[in-house]
Amino acid sequence: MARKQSSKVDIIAVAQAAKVSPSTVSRTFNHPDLVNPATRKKIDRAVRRLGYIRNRAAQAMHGKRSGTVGLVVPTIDHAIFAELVQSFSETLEAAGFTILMTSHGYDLEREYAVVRKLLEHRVDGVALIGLEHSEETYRMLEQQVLPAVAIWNFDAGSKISCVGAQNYVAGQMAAQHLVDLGHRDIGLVFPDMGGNDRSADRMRGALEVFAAAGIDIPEVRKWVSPYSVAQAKAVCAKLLVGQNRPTALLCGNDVIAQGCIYAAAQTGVCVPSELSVVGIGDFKGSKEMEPSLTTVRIPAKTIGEKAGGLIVRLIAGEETALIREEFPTEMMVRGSTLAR
Amino acid sequence: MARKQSSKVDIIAVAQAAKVSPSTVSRTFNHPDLVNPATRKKIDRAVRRLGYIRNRAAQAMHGKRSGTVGLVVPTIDHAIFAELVQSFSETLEAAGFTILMTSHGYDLEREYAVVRKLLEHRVDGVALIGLEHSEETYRMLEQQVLPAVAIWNFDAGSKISCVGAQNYVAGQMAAQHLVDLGHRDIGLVFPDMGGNDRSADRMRGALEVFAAAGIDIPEVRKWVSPYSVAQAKAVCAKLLVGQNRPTALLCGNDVIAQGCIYAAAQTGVCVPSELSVVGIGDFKGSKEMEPSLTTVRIPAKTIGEKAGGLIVRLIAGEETALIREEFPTEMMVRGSTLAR
DNA sequence: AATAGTATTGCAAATGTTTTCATAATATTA
DNA sequence: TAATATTATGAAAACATTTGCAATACTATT
Repeated sequence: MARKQSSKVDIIAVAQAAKVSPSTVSRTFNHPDLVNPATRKKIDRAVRRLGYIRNRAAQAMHGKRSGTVGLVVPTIDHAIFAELVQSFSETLEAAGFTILMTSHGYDLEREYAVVRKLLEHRVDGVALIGLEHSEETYRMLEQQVLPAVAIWNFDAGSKISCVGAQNYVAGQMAAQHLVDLGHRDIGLVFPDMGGNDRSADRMRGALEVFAAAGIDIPEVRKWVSPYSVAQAKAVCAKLLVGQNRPTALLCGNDVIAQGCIYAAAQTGVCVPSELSVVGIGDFKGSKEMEPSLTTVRIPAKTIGEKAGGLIVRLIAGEETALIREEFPTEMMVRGSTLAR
Repeated sequence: MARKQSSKVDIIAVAQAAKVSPSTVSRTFNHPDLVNPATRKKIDRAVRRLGYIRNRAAQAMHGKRSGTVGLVVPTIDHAIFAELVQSFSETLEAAGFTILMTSHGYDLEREYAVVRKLLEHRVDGVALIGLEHSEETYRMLEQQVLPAVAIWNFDAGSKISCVGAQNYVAGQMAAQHLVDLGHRDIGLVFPDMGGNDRSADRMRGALEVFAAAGIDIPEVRKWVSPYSVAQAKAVCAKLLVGQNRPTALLCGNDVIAQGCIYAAAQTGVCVPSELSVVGIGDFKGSKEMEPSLTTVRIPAKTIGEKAGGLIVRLIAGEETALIREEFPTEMMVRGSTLAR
């Protein structure tokens, strides 16, 4: 049994082997209650014997769902989206979907191309990170009337459904925390903003709070670092040498904050007594590091789950309007910050 | 232009709009050189005006490639496979493929189910992590004569193509390093081995080296920790209290090692002077932490790239035999270990 | 100007499945 | 026991494409 049978094990072969019509075989898969248990058993045996595997491509041609959901992320590389992606895909897999995942490396042109490719594959829905996408991408999504949800950011004026947190508020919280602790000479270490509305929003929130508190952040206190512990550490190491250094650092995300803390350790600057560091994100491991990282929690796991649930409902047609779900951020005060 | 046109923008609609036959439209996409440039332009315009997007599902029915490659990972959650997955998918996306990604949470039963689902989607090839898979999974792959490659592990006797490193050797290297430094009282912190041949191989390699050096690792020195900084830290914190603690820790991977180092910092045990810690993997950030982590490098990025390249060649039929590519591991001696 | 060759295009069959409708077989009811 | 309802099955059309073949139009050659 189960001989190597590369070619031509289609529904017709199964039908012949079981001595029934292809229709009946199809029904056994899609509406088992409509077929006689005895027949079903015959068919099951044939399926097993021939090693038949249904062809979703052919099914998808009948207006049936393809059973796939597209997920577009900037990068898979680092911790930032790992938790989110994991819980999102778990939710969808539990609902019987498979994920078509693509990345675009923060390039909105490439994003358009990959979304287009997902549509070619007739995904039943698509999830994107963030709300900053090209006009073309939005237009295409709208034109195809495809369930689409933006994950990670919440924006009351979003063009498509979104589930996430307000990065703007996260930025405010982090800044407020530092202000409350009495810091006035503060350095900012953020990733490049191109194609990345999350960072831009965070920075904006932070700057507003500082301005309101009468704190000016001069350009020399603004540093750019990629999403990488290594590079953040290198950038920050430069920033810390010499006498003229800030008393606190507000980092665009936890990865950068981690890099900064390591840079401080390397330079011999003590966190938090000599330098406070606050991150944004509350990634896995941020709590465990030494000193543990003070950061603004963005509930990635919850967001992933809820986004998964929403897209399932959208695909099922249970939800039809534009839905926006907000999840609050939370200040996690831990060991890396101290009153000055 | 580009009005909302949810239904029925198929190749026929385009053909009508461009006043040609569907065949010609199809050819414009698949064999552009066979159609008159003028006609092609007409068709292009129609495609753009209607917002037509090709249906890969329908293409796939004609024995054409589906343009997707399945990737099966135990989990997306943590750093372990992030780098690998990233470079693998970049390579494949560059070759025009889209990745269908699924995870199974180290459950080989679920792995069978997800691989089956990938086959239903008629992926052109499939990549799995590691070489430990159920008989059923192997049988199904063989039966469908589908290009398949196992990533991460190298094994000269593998049933399917593989590209990776020898985890066994990695375990040996880490152990040998500790032996060379003069450690004899060594603790092991490894993840659970179920469905995880990587860890099992590493542990085996390590134990052999210790045995050869006449070092016995009693059961009380063997600890199990999940793949998580938080849990590793908790486990290790218990291990470190009291007088009777080992002089060195060999960890099953860098995430666990990181947890252990944090646990030591928390407990006030100084790494490396009081406790040496060695990891396996050399994940992103391992080098940057303080103290920087001594570990065995497994070249994830290279492995991902090469695996991607191999599967492309396999799909193209350029490669037909079973291919095995080995990438050597390398001992990265850094700050977390010291001679005793 | 006639012929052969080549470049374009359309027709129709094929791909693997689902689904509607019709039919046959069986069970239920009066 | 006949009439009706129910259950189980098959035939054929439909889905959105691709492609082999044939037909047509154009170009180059003599």
